[in-house]
Amino acid sequence: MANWLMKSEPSVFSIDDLKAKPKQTWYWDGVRNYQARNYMRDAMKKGDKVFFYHSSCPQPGIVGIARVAREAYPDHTAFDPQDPHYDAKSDPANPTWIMVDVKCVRKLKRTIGLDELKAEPALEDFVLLRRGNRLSIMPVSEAQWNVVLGLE
DNA sequence: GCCAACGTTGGC
DNA sequence: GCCAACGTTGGC
Repeated sequence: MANWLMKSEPSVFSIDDLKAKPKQTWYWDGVRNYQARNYMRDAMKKGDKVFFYHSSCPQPGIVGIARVAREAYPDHTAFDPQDPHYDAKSDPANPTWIMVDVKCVRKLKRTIGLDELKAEPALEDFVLLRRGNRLSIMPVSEAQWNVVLGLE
């Protein structure tokens, strides 16, 4: 069983948006980066734990916990010319882009801010904090997972 | 709005 | 295959 962190801009899709969906479950669409896709396609398993991270907002940080509710399947938004993530090169018969479903487990009692994560020595090797990191989906070790929950 | 970092594109 | 130009991410 693996742990993950998934970034989302709350103005587009927030932890509260996820909670408001039926069964607090929704699909994670719009990933258009190969490394992030490969994590979803090759390594993410149903039941894996996920930190929900808010980016590009007043307080960037980890805001909640979710679980993978369905493993990788085609991202239909890639075939929709009206969708901001439309990709004309993705062939419906052999989709380039995939998504998973995530289910909200709970919101954290408070946002664990990026500044706080950076200040924690035990998170030195956290992929999120790596210089220049732009991945929207990344692995989190069990130790790192527990350190974050400890901060909460 | 700025800008560092990095991925992608496309000419050669 | 190289690499400059360009686009995107995301913190500040």
